[in-house]
Amino acid sequence: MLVVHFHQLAFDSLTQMPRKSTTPRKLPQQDRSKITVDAILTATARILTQEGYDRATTNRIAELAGVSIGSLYQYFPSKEALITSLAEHHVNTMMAIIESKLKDLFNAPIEVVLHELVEACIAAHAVDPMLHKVLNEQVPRINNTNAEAQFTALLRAYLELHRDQIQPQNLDLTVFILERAVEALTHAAVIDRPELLSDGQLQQEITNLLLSYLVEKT
Amino acid sequence: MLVVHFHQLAFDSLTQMPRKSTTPRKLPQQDRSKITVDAILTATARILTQEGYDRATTNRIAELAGVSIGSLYQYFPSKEALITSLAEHHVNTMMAIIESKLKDLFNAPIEVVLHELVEACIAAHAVDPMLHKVLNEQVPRINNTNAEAQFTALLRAYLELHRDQIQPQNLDLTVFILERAVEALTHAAVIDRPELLSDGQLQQEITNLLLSYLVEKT
Amino acid sequence: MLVVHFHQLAFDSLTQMPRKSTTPRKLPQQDRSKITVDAILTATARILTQEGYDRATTNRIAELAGVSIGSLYQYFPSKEALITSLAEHHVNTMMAIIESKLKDLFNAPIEVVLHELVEACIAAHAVDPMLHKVLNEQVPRINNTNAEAQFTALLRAYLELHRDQIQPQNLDLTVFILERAVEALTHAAVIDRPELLSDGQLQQEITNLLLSYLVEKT
Amino acid sequence: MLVVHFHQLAFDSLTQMPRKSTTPRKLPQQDRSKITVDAILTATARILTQEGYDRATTNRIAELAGVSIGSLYQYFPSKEALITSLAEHHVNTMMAIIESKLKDLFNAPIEVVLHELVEACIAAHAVDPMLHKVLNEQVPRINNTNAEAQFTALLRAYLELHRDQIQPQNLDLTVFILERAVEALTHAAVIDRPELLSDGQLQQEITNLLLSYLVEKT
DNA sequence: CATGAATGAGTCTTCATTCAT
DNA sequence: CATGAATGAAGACTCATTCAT
Repeated sequence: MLVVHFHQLAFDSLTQMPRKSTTPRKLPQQDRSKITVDAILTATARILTQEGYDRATTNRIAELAGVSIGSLYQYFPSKEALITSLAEHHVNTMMAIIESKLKDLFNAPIEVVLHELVEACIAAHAVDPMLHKVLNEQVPRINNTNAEAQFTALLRAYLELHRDQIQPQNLDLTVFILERAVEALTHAAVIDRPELLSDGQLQQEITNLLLSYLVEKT
Repeated sequence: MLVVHFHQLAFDSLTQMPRKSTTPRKLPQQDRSKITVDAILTATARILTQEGYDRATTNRIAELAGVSIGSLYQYFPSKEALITSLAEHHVNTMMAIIESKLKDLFNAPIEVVLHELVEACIAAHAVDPMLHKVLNEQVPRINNTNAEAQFTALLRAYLELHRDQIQPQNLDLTVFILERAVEALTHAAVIDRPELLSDGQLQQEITNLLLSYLVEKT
Repeated sequence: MLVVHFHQLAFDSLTQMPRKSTTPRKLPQQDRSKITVDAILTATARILTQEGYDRATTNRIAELAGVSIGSLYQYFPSKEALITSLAEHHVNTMMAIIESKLKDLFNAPIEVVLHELVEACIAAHAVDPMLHKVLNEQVPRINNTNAEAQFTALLRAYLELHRDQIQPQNLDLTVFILERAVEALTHAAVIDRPELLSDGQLQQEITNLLLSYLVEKT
Repeated sequence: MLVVHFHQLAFDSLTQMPRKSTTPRKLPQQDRSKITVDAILTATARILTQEGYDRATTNRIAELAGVSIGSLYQYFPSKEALITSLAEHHVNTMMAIIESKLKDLFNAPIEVVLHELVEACIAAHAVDPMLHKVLNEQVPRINNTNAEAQFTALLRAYLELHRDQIQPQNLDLTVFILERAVEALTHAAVIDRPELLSDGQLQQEITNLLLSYLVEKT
């Protein structure tokens, strides 16, 4: 009960805008503001993915957003804050997908959970692979920490619950390996080998990798 | 015989990076030149790892190298060429380590090879983790391709030779998964959790991951 | 009628320089912008004439214009564009002078036309002799072409109309000689021997040169 | 007598290296030195004409000359001195041609002299038109003065001798006009309209221009 | 608040020239 | 003397950010 409760709370809170230091100067309370902010974020994402990080100057972003450079700085105190905001938004989107897929699986068997996990990760990475890549590379590690930490906690909780069914004993290591492996393989697949994802083969293979590691019968 | 021979030839050639595109402007012929080039590369690595990509301006690099900016451009036609050169140098160093550890293991059993592979990867990443991270993130994908491709070919050849002892049937997928998983986990460990590497636990765990995937007895 | 019409149209259009290639980056829309652009062009001309081409660095120009270097590049995409723009402006000014003096002379007798032509050229060169010299020497031939071509066409049309009154038969050669001679002599006079222009002597002499060539009675 | 004597002396001295401020650091007394100096001058001319003034860096010149940059500075104290030296050399060459053609024409009739003068000028410009153009544009007016002044003096002397056969009375103006007109027309022809020179038409026309001016019978 | 003109520190890069070997 | 490595002032240009309108 408790655990489940904790779980649901946690998952639900994944999408909450975490209170970060580089807060947008102004909460978009009015519609106009919200539209402007969205336009800016959308333009940023577009330039980042289609033209690369170097071309993503604030002036160009403002231009593509159909907004004056002054307005951009009205809503984002600095370029860093803008990028960070976009990154958080993107992470939240991805996490929301993963969350929705993993909801109610806390008591499901390992095979099912892993299968869904891999599927969810692939789906999340499919949202905007290039954006994810660029953000991953250029953003100096501020964000995801929060959302990721919650995810890590959940995964750990799940593994503890099913401890007797898995081989590895050091859960810290196990969580580390699971998380990183799914992320890396999913990301690599989406970016470098999208063709491998068309049929479910690679997905299955990744699932096998994790599954055999967790439940291998040596 | 032939296979082994091929193997050795291949591995030995991993470090021969044919410098084509971004060739250093002038091959250092005198001792003084060599010292200068080394100083520049060393300074570049130092700034990259300790101060970040943004601080790595050519003037600052020259300054830290104790060399005039003119000298820097005497040996590297552009900043990109300099970074590329450093990247190649670093990849070569890492590959040399991996090569030396995997030499003569072409006919060794899977457990041994995987064990050595993981160990070699960790060792390679330990050379200069931050540099590897920065280069991985910022350098627009020119390098490693070559050396990596050879490594991929070798791995594939090994798997083909031992095909009857492994579970996965689609070797393309398998190679993809093995490579990416080791790289990602090793990299992540060295960067984010170096403490996990002190005792051999994580290394063993990664080995287990790969091993159980390859030879699992479901 | 028609000819005269053509003539007037043509002359009127001499000053319309279609700015194509090296277009100013941003057309000044506000008053402030116009002032800035003017200041930059003025400063450029001043430095070019008073300090020479080598001293005409973009930073120095901006400084003398009392404008930041950023503003300079806001309106001119490159140094070349700036110089070109100034050159066009100057050629237009000179051509406007020549045009206004030669207007309505299409049917005038040769003596009058030549007299006015020389006078007009001298007047045009007197606008800013040093600037004309520097631009003539350093600017890689982009400009005048257009305006000059029209002038050439006009001159040729005039000569054709009066063909029976002139000695030379090959109009191509004649036009070439007339144009180059007036330009060269006028330019040389203004630059190297301004004192020769004070009284009308040299002007008269140049006129004689051209006149005797065109209508000589050998 | 006296006049003729003066004339010959003058013409003969046209080719003398005038004692200028920017003297080559070292007079090429030994063969080695002379060869080196020649190689440098030749390379300079080649780069200037074939690649343009911007590409003519001292290092590049030294390289093409097959000489070290240090050696270049052994013989020429500065880039300016090098260019100046080349310019003088070129002017001397051109003047030598003109001189040899005009030799012994001091008492010849005007028609002959003008004809030969134009021919000589065209021949002189044909030596290396591009070099002449580039030097004319870029070199800050140091040189020719000397040689040109002598030529001017000669021309003036000739006109004085034949004063009663020419129309213009102000010899200063006349000399100015003759010199500039031939130079400008010849130069323009060689550079912009070389095709006009193939048959003798343009040459004849230029001669006519000058002739009709000098001897016109209005 | 929106606008966009203006700012200027800071980047990469060149090239004439010097000087140790 | 020749060599060529080294120098560093200086130039063209960018871009995050500010502020007058």
